[in-house]
This record gives sequence, structure tokens and C-alpha cells, in this order.
Amino acid sequence: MNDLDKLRHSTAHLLAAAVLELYPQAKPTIGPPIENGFYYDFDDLKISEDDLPKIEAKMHELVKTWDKFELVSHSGHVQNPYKQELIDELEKSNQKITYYKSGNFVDLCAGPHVDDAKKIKFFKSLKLAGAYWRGSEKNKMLTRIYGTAFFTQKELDDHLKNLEEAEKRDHRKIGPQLGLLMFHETAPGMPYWLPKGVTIINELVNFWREEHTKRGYQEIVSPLINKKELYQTSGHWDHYLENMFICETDEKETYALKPMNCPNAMIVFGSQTRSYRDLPMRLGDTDTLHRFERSGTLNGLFRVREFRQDDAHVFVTEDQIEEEYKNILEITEKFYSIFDLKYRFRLGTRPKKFMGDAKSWDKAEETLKKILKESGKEYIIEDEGGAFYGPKIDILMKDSLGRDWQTGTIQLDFQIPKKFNLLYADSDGTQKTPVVIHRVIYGSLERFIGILIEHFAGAFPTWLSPIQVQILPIADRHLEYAKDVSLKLAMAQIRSHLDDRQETLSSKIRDAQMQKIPYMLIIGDKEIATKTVAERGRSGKQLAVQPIDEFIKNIRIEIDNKTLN
RNA sequence: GCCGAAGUGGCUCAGUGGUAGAGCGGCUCUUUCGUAAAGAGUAGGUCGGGAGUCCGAUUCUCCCCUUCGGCUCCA
Repeated sequence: MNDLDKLRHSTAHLLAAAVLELYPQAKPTIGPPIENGFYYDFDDLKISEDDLPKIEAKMHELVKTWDKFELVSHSGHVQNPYKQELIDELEKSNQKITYYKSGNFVDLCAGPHVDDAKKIKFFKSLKLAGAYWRGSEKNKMLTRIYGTAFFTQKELDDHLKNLEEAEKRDHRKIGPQLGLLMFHETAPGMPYWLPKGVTIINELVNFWREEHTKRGYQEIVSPLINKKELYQTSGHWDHYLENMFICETDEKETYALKPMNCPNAMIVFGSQTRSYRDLPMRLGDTDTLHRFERSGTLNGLFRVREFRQDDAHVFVTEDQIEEEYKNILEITEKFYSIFDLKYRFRLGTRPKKFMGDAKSWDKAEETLKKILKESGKEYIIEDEGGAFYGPKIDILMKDSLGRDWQTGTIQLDFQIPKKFNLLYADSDGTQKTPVVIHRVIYGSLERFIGILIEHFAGAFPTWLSPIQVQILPIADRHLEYAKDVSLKLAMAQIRSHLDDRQETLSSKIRDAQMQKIPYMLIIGDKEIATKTVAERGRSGKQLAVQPIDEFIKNIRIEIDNKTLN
């Protein structure tokens, strides 16, 4: 444990001590340090966020009486079933049971702590939450208090300031402000994409389509509603029924709204006899999916019930797995570097509830590990984190608040092709089952756009910006020339908007600036006289006064190269 | 789904047991302006929905919906 973690863990003890002073009936459970802070969970503690300042004040008061963290041998907690459960487990596994005492507060604890309690000085309680005992939904829900601590006031202030700054990048705030999307209470978790948001979706999909066509991908569109038999065959009905939208009809058939594309891709592959010469067969699609996510999990664009993926199913022979994975990792690097996004990989291994035999799982996991090692990229392993049909490599990203989200995923599947009896004729004349690689690079377009909004704080690179150029005539007599400029931009397929309101130039600049439009073209007497436009960037910088054709030439290059700015 | 919190004009937010208020935005008029907000006037809200208590509820109570912070889950 590093020093900061020690400090935070010690602060968690102080928090528990303060809570017990104020609420003697509360039962402390556990209180570890975490990334950026610590928490402590209590049972029988009914408080609201308004009580946090009171607890914090008590902590400041108590810590004055604290000196050192002493290792003691006796228990301070009588009648605490949570602590007792931990003690019983430690005894069962013959582990040492230790307690730490500071002031009058004793806690079951493995340590370590800061050497001097006086170091606990710069801390803050942050928020209140519910959390299940030992992380299981079957257990009782406890009251969790989150807090953070630092060694200096400045570090604490900086951290709190960063949190505030991050909130300003929140896609749920910026997205609607920029007119990209909205939500309505009649469709929880299902975004309405407004014209500007659709522009971004289309640009992302166009880019996806171009890059994948080059690499031998073909595109399909398949039914959004299918009979439940399709999902019984794939195994999804058994594994994910509670997360599917079901459609009842007048007839006996039960249908379900498509929650993922794989079964339909299997149908397409199986619709004809296939040869090893057809492989790898790469079938992509961007169909709309619906998943009935639990209400409490919905979160802006990051967790939705309706979304589109930049999906593809690649049918390969076993020999082709490695090379195909490398191709996909190359695509991943291309797609993320173009936005300057930092990502890392996570390998998910065989889950408890899995399909197939353990041996082929082991083999598949070994293959993926080898590929990850060779990629040279940072990766972590999540035990039992695979899909029910195979191990997977996820792409992880952080949002503005530092929360982890999965975007892309590349999954290996030996099982579902078997379920669909997929076959191809091999070179030796025998029939074999293909392996499928399920892969998305953006992940869901919704989540990816959420990440992009926060990453760029709304100031998208020009190629993605819904409006690339705002034309600002200074007075009405400049309107006619401004319209000519507007037309020229349109001819060059540059998205522009002419601000023809009777407002001052400053006011128009302010509005364009707040909409994060990459370029403003200001048009007044001078520009008309010299047949030019005056360019202003959203950074506030005044750029060249130049002929419109020259501006178009430059911005065209920037757009075509997908330059970051 | 669970624990906790919030919901007042398009947006940001005041406010009260006696039938709602500001700024911005919108609209109209005036202004024709040179790099982040010109001036005046005007419209706009069944105070998230339903039920209850009360002479009277936006305000108090209960239920529901949506959203937010977490937990759990995530093909």
C-alpha cells in the first residue's frame, strides 16, 4: 500500500469513529482506500447528504485527540455481525486477526496506517451511496460514505477543482446544449438524435464504412424483430431473457426486439453453402439494437436501451484467427488515434455460466493472451469476464469523471456457429465449422459519441463538427456577399450557417463561440471591397484575411485529412 | 431492480399553505454595428403525473414517472 492509500485508509477509520460518536447504533463494516479516495460502509445508519458536514466537523474534532495507530489484540466491536463474519473467515483460513486502535476507536483491520494520525488533516466527505454487503445483490444494502484525503490542502483543492471542471465536460449537459440530442420521458434510455447529432453519427458511420470496405468487409441489414426461436438457437434467450424487449402478437408467436446482431449474421452465413475460399467472410452492420437495461443503470448516452453498433461478424478458419485479430487491432488503433483517444485492453476469461467445453475455452484464451502480448498495448485480465460463448478483448476508456466504460470489444466464438450448424467446405473436401469473431470498434455509436463530446468538450474536429463554418455579415448591406460565400461553401460540401440576424458582430461571435463552431468568416465593407473573407478560429485567434477559394482549399484539406485541431 | 437525492416557462434558477417571479432565450419595434452579450416592448408556466389532508396545495402526506450520485448487472 502506498502512502496516500495508507492516509486514506486511516481517514476511513476516522470517518467510522466520527459516525459512531454521532450515531452509536451504526454498525461499521469495511472501509478501504480506492482510486482517488476511500469509502466506509455502515449498516443501521440512516442519514442524508445534509449530514455529511456534521460528520466532517466531528472528524476534525476527534482527530485532535488521536496520536498513533496502535496494533492491539482485543476487539472493539461487540454485536457486529459483519465484523464477526470477517473474523470467522479469517479464523477458518488460519489468518492473523489484528485490530488497530486510535483515540478510543478500535477496528478490525489488517493495516497499514499512517505513522502519525496528525497527518490526517486534509480530507473531505464527498457523497452518500447505497452498496450491497460484500458486493452481492442478495445481501443487505448498506450505507456507504465516500470521501477523499490528501497530504496537503493544495492537492485536496486541486482534486475538488478537477471534479468541478470535469462536470463542465459532461456530455449530458453539453450534448443537449449543442443541439445534438435530447431525451424524453416516454422513452427512457432512448436518445432522440437531432439534426446536428445525426451529422456526427453519419460522419462516424461514413468513416467506418470507408475503412472497412477497404479491408474486405461487406455490409448487411437484417430484421429488427425476430421470433424467439432465433434467440433460443443462439442461446441468448436462456442467458438474457430478462434484458430483452418482448413483442406479443395476436398469433401464437412470440417475437423479440433484436438485442444483438450475431444471430442474424449466422443466418446470413448459413443461407448458402460456403467454401474455405470465402473465408474470412466479414459481415458488418449498424442496425439498431434494444436492450431492456435495468432502470437504475441508465446513464445519458453511456448506458442506453436503444443503440447502434459499428458491428461486424468475421467468419474464419481456426488458422486465420490470429491474423484476423491483428487486422482488427490495427483498425482499432487507426480509429482511436484519429481522435487522439487513450484506451487500454481487458481480457475477459471463461465466466461461470458458459457454453461449450472448458478445453476449447482454454485454447481460445491462450490465443488471445498471445495476441495481446504481441500487441505491446497495456491490458488487464478480468477473470470470468468473457461472454457466455467465448473469451473477449474489451477496449476500455475513461469519461470526464474518471469512470471506466467499455467501448469496443473483440470476441472469439466457437459456440454459436455450432448452434446454427454453420459449415464450410474445407480444401480437403470435409465440412468444418467456422469460428466467428464478433467485433465492434466504436462500441455503440451512442456511447462513443458521449465519450467524444467529453473528450473534445464539445469542440469537435472540423470533419465531425455539425456546423463547420459560421458566416457573420456585419451589417445588412453585407448580406448579399455573405450569401455568395454561403453558396460557395455549400458547393464545396462544407457545412456552414449564415447568421443573418440583426445583432452586433460581438454578439454573433459569442454565439458561434459557444456553439464551438470551428471557423467564423466575418464579412464587412473591407472584405467586399477586396473580395476576401476574414477568418476567426474558435480558439479566439484571428487568422488570415483571404479569398474565399483559398479558405475553402485549406478547410477542405483539414476535413479530408480528419485533422485534429 | 436496490440505497440516497432532485424535478418551477426553451435554458439557468428564486419563491410561498391563500390561485407564480427574475435573467438569458423567443417574438415585435428601434439600431446597421469590425472580433465573446445594443436598447425598448411583448408573449410564454394546469410549479413532472395521480391520489389524499385542508375552506384552500406548487408548498404537507402517500403512490407513480423521469433524471442524477452510487451498488448490482452489462450478450
